[in-house]
Amino acid sequence: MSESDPLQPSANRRPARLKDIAAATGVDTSVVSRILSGDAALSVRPETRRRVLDMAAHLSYRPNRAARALKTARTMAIGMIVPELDNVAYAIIAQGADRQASKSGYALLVATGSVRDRLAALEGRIDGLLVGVATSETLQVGEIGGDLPAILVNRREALGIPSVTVADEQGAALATAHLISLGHSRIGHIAGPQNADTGRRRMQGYHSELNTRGLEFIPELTAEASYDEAGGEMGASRLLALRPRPTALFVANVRAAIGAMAAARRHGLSIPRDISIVGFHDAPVAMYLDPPLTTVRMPLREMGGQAVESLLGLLDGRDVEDVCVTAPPELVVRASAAPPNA
Amino acid sequence: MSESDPLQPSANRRPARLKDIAAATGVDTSVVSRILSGDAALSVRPETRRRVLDMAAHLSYRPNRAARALKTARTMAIGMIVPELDNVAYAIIAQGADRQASKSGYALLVATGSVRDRLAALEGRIDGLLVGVATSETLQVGEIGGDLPAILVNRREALGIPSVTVADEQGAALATAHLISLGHSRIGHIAGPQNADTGRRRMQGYHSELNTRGLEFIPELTAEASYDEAGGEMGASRLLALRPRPTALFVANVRAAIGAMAAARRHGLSIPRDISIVGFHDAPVAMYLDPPLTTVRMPLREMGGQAVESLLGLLDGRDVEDVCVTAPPELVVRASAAPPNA
DNA sequence: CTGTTAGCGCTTTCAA
DNA sequence: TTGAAAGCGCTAACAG
Repeated sequence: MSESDPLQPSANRRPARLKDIAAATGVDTSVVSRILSGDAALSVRPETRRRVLDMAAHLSYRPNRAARALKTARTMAIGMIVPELDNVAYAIIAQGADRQASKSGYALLVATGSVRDRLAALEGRIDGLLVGVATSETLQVGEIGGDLPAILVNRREALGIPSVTVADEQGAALATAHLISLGHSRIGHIAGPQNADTGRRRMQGYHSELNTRGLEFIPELTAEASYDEAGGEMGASRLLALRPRPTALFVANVRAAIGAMAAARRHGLSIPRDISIVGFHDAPVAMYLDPPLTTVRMPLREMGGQAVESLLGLLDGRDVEDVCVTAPPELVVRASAAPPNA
Repeated sequence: MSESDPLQPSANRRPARLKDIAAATGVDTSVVSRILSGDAALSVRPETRRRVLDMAAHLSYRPNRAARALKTARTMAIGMIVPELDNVAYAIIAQGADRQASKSGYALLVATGSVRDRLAALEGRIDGLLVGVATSETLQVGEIGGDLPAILVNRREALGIPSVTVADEQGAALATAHLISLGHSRIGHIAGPQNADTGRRRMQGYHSELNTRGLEFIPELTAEASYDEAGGEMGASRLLALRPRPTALFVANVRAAIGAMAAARRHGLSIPRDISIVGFHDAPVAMYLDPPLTTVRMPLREMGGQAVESLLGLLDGRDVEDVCVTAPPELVVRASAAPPNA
């Protein structure tokens, strides 16, 4: 009477262990283990294998993750730290990462906040880390993850940590080129934080495209801003107060672009008649703005997938290089940019 | 020469174990364990404690989570499944949950997607689950988490799983009352999916406020829509085609409200002159829309915190009731709602 | 005040 | 083709 029938699975009994399957089938736990984990090098009578498999299913056996992790020193999970949850860009990156991780049998655990804070919570639960914070708290190599293998996502820093990025310069150049083709020559740039790699690279792309097309880069036409509506609003307010006023604005982020549009309205400017605006990254909301926002779409999902691949490389002890996802940025033309009115 | 000095911590050596501290201090592992985990019932010479603590710090000891989890059968982590990452509401709920979890020494692990999919990844890594999917795939009690204690967040279902919600009816009533006070009597409602608890409860609040104020509930003035821009756009298009046209719209979600605003514009209607719009939930973007969107702010952070509290109650074996967070909804008046023009 | 001991559930070498 | 045995790092009951 000490135990109820161990062959009957039941909602509220302790989960089945390897040992239970062994007992129920008369096969040793070590063999059961090898059968269930699909050990190819194992030769076992087909009938034995069947019996074990059936019993495992019948008892709805789930391997105990803690025990396995203790034994193998692997958690089969990877962590990802992003600055904020409600950000389309990171949501898409995470999607790509998640899919790639699943493919390799890894779980992706997402956490928000600063690396320093979140690391404590994640430590010991993951085998490696994707660091997706774009604006840099200054990160020291050691500080980043103890000895946790890590990949920088969407940013590059001289930390000895491999990075995976997209072609921000190229994307920014594309946006700028669009504006130039439309006939604009006085084009402002609401840049992202310049302590962030992404902010710098987008600025760079803007700058070099201007030069390529024979236009002068004018620092005054440039405003550094945070990647949110408030930042875009402030940045645009400054640039729109300039005389002569820029006829177009390339904004380094969708949220900031929304802020910039608000600023334009407050200045009594009509978009795109008086001022053209192009955003960076695409988001569903862009299509529903007034006017719908022209943006450039970056291969973010691919970046997430590549980041996981790089990390798994690191875990396998391979050397991993910085990689820049090659899928080309794509201009999504909507209605917020038009030729300047002469 | 088999090992380098175990007293020197070094970047790339295997992490220190309890055993190492024991060896280095001449104190038994069991005592070290009790000292480091702050066992109150332990009496130990202050000097011994110091020595152990110092050595632990010196070797930068981090307890092995897998071993601890195996031993204690506790992971000290809780999971949260949300339908999508880029959603302010869930971002805020998660923030509240995270904070409360940390307070109790738990880590919060966030995953996106369907419960069924994500559960496999989370299983064995968490002690309990916060289920924050608002639109219901039909969920069976057993299906939800094996025997994992779970709390439903932001939705109520007859599943035998305790829920934590906010006063959606009250919030919806507040929005509706605002419109009525402004003088509107023909008020449409773009509702959320009616297979989702939140959608139903907001509809309910709209309905009953209408009745309370002596206004008739007219089903035709109601459109069911998904919680995104496209849904809001379509719902609003339908309602705005009605004759006589509603003079105001209460939209069950910010994203849908943005879509509704776009629809109004496409119909050549000016907001709020021709049509007033009130959204549900607040988001930074609301302030930067044209016109800035009036919304009702719900106590989402509190809901997240309460959800964790309820879950921890479950983990402690306590009985847990459904709870509705009492902090009152708050009307955030901006410019998208005004008196109807007679 | 401190140490001994057993064992959590699993994987893996080695032997039969 | 299968089994025995050891041990991952930790905690907790019990003994001294």
